[in-house]
Amino acid sequence: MSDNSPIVFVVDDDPDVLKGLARLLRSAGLEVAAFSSPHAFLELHDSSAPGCLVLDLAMPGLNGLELQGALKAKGSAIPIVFLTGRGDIPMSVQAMKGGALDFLTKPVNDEDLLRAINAALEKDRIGRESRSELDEIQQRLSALTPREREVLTHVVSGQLNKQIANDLGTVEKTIKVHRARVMEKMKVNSVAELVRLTERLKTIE
Amino acid sequence: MSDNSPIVFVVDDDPDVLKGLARLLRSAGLEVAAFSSPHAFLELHDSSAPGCLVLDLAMPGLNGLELQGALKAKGSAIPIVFLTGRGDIPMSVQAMKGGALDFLTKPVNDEDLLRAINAALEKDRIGRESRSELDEIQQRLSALTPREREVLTHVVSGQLNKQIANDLGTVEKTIKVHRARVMEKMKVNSVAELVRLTERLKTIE
DNA sequence: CTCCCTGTTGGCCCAAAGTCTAATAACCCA
DNA sequence: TGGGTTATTAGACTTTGGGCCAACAGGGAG
Repeated sequence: MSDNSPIVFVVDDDPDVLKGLARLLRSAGLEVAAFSSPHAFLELHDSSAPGCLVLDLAMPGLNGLELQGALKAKGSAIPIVFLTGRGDIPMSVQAMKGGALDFLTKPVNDEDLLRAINAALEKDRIGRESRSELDEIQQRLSALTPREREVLTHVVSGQLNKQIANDLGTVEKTIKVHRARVMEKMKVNSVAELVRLTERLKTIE
Repeated sequence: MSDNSPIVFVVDDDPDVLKGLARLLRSAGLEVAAFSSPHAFLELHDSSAPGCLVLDLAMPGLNGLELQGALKAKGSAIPIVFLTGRGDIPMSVQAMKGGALDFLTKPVNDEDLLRAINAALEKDRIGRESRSELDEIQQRLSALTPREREVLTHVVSGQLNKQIANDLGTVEKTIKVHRARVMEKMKVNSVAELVRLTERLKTIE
């Protein structure tokens, strides 16, 4: 699929700043994609590609905070490092509340920026791993029939086959069959593992 | 024990500001405890009391960020709303990274402040509930003997009594006894519930 | 109309887990 | 030294869960 080396996306409307940032990051061994317009980035960005975003706050058309909101609305979880010269405290607070990883002010110390970017890339990697595990679980879950899903919820709540049968208006034998299919489709060998999978899904909702 | 109405702790070295804030919050129906020195608050603060903290940033002796750090080191999870007239962006970012709920600038809009405080109190309530549940689980866990704890970990990993016995160098019958005691002491009726409890503990570590 | 999926049920057998009573041994504390 | 905790094991019995084979009914797709 996509190559797995992360890309640092840089969005800044000042071409000189953009060029300077790109040079700095490339010299630090990072792969960089530079955008001079937030719209250009927003449209081209593939949220499945690993990386992070270095974002100027004040830009024409769509400012940094709006882009942050647009990305979130789009379902992208890319970690954002803000980098700005003209921000104020309320903006920085809004950005951080919105999940930004850091909020740096220009002129920025090179080491601070690189440290923030590396932290963002690490966060992206972790989040990506976690999401792919959750996707895998979701996929297994979607292979269940409606009845099997019902049985699943009763099983992970700790009920006996007998009780489940009673609740669902059927007999124990039937529940056993559904239950076996659930275990098979979810690829687990024990109720313990099954509960762990379902608990994993709850942590994000 | 402690009465359960939350208290808004206000710390500001300016007596006039302190008085004004206290009046505002009291008129909004909140219980207020005012401190003119961060040290005074730090020493008197009981982290088991429900409430939140409204904190000035610039104070002599111990500034807001340092107090935030000291509270965290002390194990207090009280939500903090910063309120300051002389802060800068790096400070606000540090505060937010440190877990502050909000970071407001003076002069502050009364409604903004009250909204932030109410959010902080709500967060405190939620966190308090969650922590007391975790404490309860920890307490049950501490009632287990070392051997029972060993058996517990094997059980929640989905192993059979037979396998556990083999791992621990004993026989299935012994495991059954330990297992029954674990279920009793943890106050659960099924492996599913047991797994849920142990997973709950992992989410915070 | 036939095939596949879904949901259902039965019988048979075995494995695993839970219950109850009872006993033994090591250990620490008073 | 006597008592409590912990860890161990035994026997006997019941309940629950899982595996295998087989069967039937309803509904949707080709």
